[in-house]
Amino acid sequence: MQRPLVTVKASSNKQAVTMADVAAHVGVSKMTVSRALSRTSSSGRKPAEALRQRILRACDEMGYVMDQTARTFATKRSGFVAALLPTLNNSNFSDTARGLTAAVEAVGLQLLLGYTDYRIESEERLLRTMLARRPEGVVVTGGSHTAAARKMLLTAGIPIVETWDLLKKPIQHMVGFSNAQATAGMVHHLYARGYRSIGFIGGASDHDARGVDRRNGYLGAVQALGLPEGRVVRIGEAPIPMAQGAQAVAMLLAQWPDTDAVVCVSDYPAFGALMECQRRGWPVPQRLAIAGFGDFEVARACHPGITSVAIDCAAIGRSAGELLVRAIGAARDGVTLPPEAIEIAFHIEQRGST
Amino acid sequence: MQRPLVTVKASSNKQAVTMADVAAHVGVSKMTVSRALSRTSSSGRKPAEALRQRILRACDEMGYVMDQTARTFATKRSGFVAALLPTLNNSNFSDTARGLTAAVEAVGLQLLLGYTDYRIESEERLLRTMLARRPEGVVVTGGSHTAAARKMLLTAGIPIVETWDLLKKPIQHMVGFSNAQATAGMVHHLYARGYRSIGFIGGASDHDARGVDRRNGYLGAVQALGLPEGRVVRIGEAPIPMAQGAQAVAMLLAQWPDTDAVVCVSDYPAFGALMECQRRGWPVPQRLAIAGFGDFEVARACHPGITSVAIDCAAIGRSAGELLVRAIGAARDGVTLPPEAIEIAFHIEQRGST
DNA sequence: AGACCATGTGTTACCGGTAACGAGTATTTA
DNA sequence: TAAATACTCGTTACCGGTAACACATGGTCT
Repeated sequence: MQRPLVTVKASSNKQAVTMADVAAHVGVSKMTVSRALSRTSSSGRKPAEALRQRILRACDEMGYVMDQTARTFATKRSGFVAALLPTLNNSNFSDTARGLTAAVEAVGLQLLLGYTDYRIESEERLLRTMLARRPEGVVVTGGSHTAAARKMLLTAGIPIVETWDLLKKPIQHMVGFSNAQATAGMVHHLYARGYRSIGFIGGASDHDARGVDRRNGYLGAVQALGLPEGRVVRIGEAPIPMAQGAQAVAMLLAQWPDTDAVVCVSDYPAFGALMECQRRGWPVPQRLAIAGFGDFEVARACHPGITSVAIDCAAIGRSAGELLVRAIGAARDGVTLPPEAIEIAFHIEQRGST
Repeated sequence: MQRPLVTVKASSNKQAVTMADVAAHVGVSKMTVSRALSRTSSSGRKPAEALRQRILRACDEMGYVMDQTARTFATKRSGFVAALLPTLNNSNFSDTARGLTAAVEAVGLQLLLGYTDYRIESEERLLRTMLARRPEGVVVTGGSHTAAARKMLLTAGIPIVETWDLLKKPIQHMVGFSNAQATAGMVHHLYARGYRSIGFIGGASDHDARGVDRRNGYLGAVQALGLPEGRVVRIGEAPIPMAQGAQAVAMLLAQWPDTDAVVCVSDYPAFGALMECQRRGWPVPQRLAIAGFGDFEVARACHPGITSVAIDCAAIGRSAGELLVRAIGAARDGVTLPPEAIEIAFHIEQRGST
């Protein structure tokens, strides 16, 4: 028998095996199969253990996987939460995603990840498509949203958590830390170690709200300490690549040659700056001290290590996830939890670069 | 009237306004509203323009938003594809994700991302939950799956693309390159530059199939060239951290002091090795040449730069996405496309470390 | 012993859309 | 002029699960 290369399936969209098939195979009703599979059967008890095992075995044999779509439709519970992060390629945010995943999977929820590329317009677009799928909760990064996005979040009628920041006017819940305060802390740390002419390397645009907060934290601390002001190099777009950190440090020292330390908006440009110093034969930290933000792997691994602000990113995810889970659980019981604000600790990891 | 802080909503799960409500309000049938709203109504034409405008206006006035869940359920089209990657925190895979996103969003599909932590058991678990939501296509990384996962993929009845590898027996479609061949190419490159005692640093376990392929590529090339064999350091689990690259290079040179070059399974341990050499005062590449894999940002930015295998990861995502889109389009017409295999180019990026 | 309860299972009626078919007009064709 | 065609719109029957209730046991309490 010859097989055509391109097969036309007459009845293509027919699902292989459905719950009714399993029920018929075992000799029980659909409802019993449903109860055997659902973790919290609100209508009736679970089937007897022996029968339940038979049903589970049959599902396995027949390769049955429940149609989540139908379940969602019937229960009005999608069983997933949406999480919007600026980027995936960043250990900080991926650690947060990891923490989130762990927290929500513990109660059988699924995480739907999206990345915004640090753009609130992308966030709005993503949010719209996500909300159409009726998530039971949403985690967003930061408190900077478009007007439309803010309205969607406010009227979605589901729990919302804003992360990676502490906001004056959060939409609902909030889990994070003050980027400004953390960066100011780094400036004070450098001051305590004797540095007196401290520059800053950050992004050229203001799309990255956290980057802006960090710059403001730097500016405030420099002013408060009475140090020379204005030593800010603005270059590139978030996420600022290592190579631009190298460029920036050259620009910084060309314009203000007496600068003795620099705070970078993240460890990536800090690493680029460190490498540039090595290429030019400037000893770090003797000629220039370099500090970063985020405590990325490269900051630990490089030589000398880069002093950095270390955040418990997984804890942000975990706390946000657990908070969301509580709120969703309450919502299922028809209760709305009062807004909560959780502060996540950070510390300065002192290394050879300062 | 006083509002309690914790509100109990009596009838919480009642959707505000449904399509039937809109239909009744306008004085037409549900079907007419459905047709007025659907882009491509396959059953019947669109309503007359005047009526259509009335319906759209009514939707707007009544604040109606269509329940995507119900639509998915009725049409058997979820409108999304699932992509399973080993990890998110890796610019290679996130570039692939980016390419995938671009390709599928171009036709209105959404990407559902999941990460397996390099474990096929996690892949199976993820696949199960993903398939339950009835994606219209699946992209997985590599061809190494559990038996159960393979069965699910084979019987899912939707287009499947395996990426990041070229397999002898793909499940369906395939977009990638030969990790073994690429690594062998690196060994030959080092040989051409005069290195004769070449070691390899890779993972201790065999969970990471691509890592194993790369090691095999190294072994084959060393044997083919008649170079000293057995110089393999196996350490850590994928993704192998930078710090373990540092440990590994020390072990390598302790055991085989005459080693003049090392190929690393990825740029991360390669960078760790480079830093360790700098700490110990071993000049690179004079004392030891170091080669990596993946052409990560750090390999470009560090000093000296690390010679690496550069892959067009975004092209993998883009090609896989476009292939999937074609296959999904065909599937909607009841046609199954014949399996396709797309090879993605790679090249060796020569830098100062070799 | 009869009432009462806890437990295990079946029955029915949906959830909110869409596919398929059909019926009623207006317009074109032979 | 009658028939064929195009265009609109309505009717019916689901999609695959679950909630709510009904029913059938067996055991416990008064």
